[in-house]
Amino acid sequence: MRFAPSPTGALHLGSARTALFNWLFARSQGGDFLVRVEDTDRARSTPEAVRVIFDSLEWLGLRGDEPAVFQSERRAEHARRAHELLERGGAYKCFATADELDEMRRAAKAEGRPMRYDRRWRDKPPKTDGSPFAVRVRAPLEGEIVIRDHVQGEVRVRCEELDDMVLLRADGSPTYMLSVVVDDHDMDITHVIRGDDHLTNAFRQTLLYRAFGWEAPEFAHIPLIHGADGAKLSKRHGAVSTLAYRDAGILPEALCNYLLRLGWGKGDMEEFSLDEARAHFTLAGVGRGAARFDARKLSHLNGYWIRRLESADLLERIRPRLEEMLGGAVADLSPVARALPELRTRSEDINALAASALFYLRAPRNADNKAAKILGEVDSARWTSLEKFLGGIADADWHAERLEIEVRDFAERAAVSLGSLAQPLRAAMTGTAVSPPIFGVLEVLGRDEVLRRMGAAFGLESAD
RNA sequence: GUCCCCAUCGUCUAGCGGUCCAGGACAUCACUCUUUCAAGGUGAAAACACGGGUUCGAUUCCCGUUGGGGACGCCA
Repeated sequence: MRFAPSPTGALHLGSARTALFNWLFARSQGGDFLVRVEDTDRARSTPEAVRVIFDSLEWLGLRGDEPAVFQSERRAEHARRAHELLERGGAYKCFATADELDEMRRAAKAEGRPMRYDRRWRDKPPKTDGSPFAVRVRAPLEGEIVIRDHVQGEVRVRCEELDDMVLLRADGSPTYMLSVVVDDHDMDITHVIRGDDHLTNAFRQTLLYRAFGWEAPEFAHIPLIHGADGAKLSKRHGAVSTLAYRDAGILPEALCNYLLRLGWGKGDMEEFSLDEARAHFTLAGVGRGAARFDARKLSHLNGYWIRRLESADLLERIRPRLEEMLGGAVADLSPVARALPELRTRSEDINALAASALFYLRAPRNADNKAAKILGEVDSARWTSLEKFLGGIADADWHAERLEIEVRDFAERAAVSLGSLAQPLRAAMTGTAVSPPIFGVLEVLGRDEVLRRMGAAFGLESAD
């Protein structure tokens, strides 16, 4: 198996899914998962993009079994193979100029035909005056190419639909079509799983395999991911880069889970860890139609994984984000650790989770609109007596269960609702009107801190 | 335009001739739990694109229509 992205920008979600399927298939079959960077387009390929690909795969947990191959480093080999073919008559020199090709394109368009090279140099003796030439494959003129695709089934196309594609450009550089075939052959690739948009390339490539006298690999063309409007997923649908999801607080577990279930199904199962996916994955489960990307389901799955992760693991994942917000290393994360069970059911991404945990580590500096309003309606005499009351609670009784009993009791004696005490407390402790159950919050914060925040409550600036 | 692919609830899907007045999940709406917000639980609404065949019987097989998508580079 191989995953062969071209480093021309961010790693697209569709590519991430292709990588995932390749990885899963390799793992389920006991094969190797190789990464090959298709950087033959020196103009568009950048080192940063290569970095992004590796970072993305690393983050997703899809590591290659061998060091990545850079296609650009194999250019000489690709050219050698093309010249070999040229000598054997499987390819020929084409001296058509760019202008001539443009003319063909124009004519084709005018007649409503797809652009096909007219093979004008196929049977002509090559020029010997040193003019630049491209090398084209001598493709069969008739018959048909049949592909038994593991996802799409049997697909056939008549040879008339194909033309003599370029193997080596006029400057001697190998084209994608040549490089892919030579590399897949040399790397002993047995299965090619890639996006549906390559289906037509599969015909051209099998043709090339045939010209070389090699056996073509098995193909599986998986449907593309579409945006909500049904068109191929692109920037205008929102974030399309894998790392953008990482930065948005999505867990790799969730993204893999989502990408797997998008266009693939296994009975009624919805949640899959990478391990479970590996155990269940089959190409037969891959659907044939394109699937639309649904950010809300991703979000739901992310919440699911936030709830499922080991506490220690989850804590480490939000640590960097907490430190960023606090502007420095956090020595003691234990308040957050204690609150984690309550916290984790309330966020669908880990950025929000970290933000919601902040008040456990630092007193609120201001109150949002709702909290300010709640605080504004507090009877200060009662507030003071509640403060005194809480201050009198013994250390041994300072835990959520006991505090709830005590405060309920206090409310009853004062003949007020529990909410009229709980909400102001929440506002004072967190600066917001929404948080985990307040008595748990009080417990984790500790009496001293609670009293401190109660005292500072009316000094909080209103900010939203 | 040409070639190719696809077609089950709004979305992702299960279904591989009778088990389907079509199952699950997200989203939606109720109810429940509840000091807030979630999560959880219970329930509701929601689909086999259409037309022909084949068959005792089609969501499932075949053909056509319609609709959607992809590919048509000396890019990858």
